[in-house]
Amino acid sequence: MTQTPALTRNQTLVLGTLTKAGEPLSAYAILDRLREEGFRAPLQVYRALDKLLETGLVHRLDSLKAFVACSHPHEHAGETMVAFAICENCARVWEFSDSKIEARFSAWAEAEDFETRATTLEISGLCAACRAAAAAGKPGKPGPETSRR
Amino acid sequence: MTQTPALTRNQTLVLGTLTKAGEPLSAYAILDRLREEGFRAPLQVYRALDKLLETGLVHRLDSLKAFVACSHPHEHAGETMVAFAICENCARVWEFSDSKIEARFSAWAEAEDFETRATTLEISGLCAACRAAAAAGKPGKPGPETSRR
DNA sequence: AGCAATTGCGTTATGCTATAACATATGGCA
DNA sequence: TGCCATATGTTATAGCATAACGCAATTGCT
Repeated sequence: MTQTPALTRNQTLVLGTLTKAGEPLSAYAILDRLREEGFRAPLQVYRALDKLLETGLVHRLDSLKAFVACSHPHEHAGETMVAFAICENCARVWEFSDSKIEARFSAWAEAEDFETRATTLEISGLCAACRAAAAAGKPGKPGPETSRR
Repeated sequence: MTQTPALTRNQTLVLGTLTKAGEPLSAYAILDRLREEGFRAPLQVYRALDKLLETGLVHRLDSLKAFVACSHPHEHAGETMVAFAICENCARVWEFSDSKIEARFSAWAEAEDFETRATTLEISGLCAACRAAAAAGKPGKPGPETSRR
């Protein structure tokens, strides 16, 4: 088990922000939340994120262009293929892995002699709570704090 | 079978550019290739892409921030979950679907009462040809025409 | 044909996402 | 101490995507 190096101040702040948020944040949203801590430039965020992504403490959601704290960093193996489900309404993220899914991708890769280095597995839609709320005629929550497009 | 409306001039040009390229192109790369046809602004590309994405003739690869012509538009159903493998070296894209993968994602969604609306399934790595070339000590091709990061 | 509604188009401006490049600081260690 | 790695701060810039306006073309309907 390789020991992950202690986090630096900036890395700690960025990870803390993501953890506290409990939902995906864009790099610039993180920056805004850390201005009081002295952050001035995007690079401070991106550099911290780079390290956190390397160590698996944070994931990037390509479909949202946003970052989220890992739900189970203890299994920081990085070897297992991880998938995400993202609620378009409340922005909550479910992180899961499925050995069968992994096996099928591996089978495809082996058949094609393709060496997999990274995976992006994301499904977006509506979570149970938001579907229930919508059925009851509730308006709906704002959505993830990424760009509002 | 719903009939897809005929493509407009701009849509035809954008789709043709992607088809001819045979690899993913960023919106701005497409724009550059269509300047001679009179394209001046990114919106002309994005608007055409929007329609092409809707009809399933083009896919967006989130992990590359790039667009690629669909490999089998005849099965334009849009109902089937489609996955992509992207070679980091030669930029070629393999488009495939696997009912078992789809079934596992559906099972997860059903268990969680999650309504899936869109999926992003991408694996990147090295294709067989590029692995062979690398093993033989060849330098390697440039990579996809997206941003060179 | 006449008219409205929709869709597409062209243009300018702007916003969000991410990195390049350079200077400075900091910590471990021979 | 002196060296090297890594982290940091700062400015500038590159790359990706959309907002908002006005106009033109097309479609559908009476």
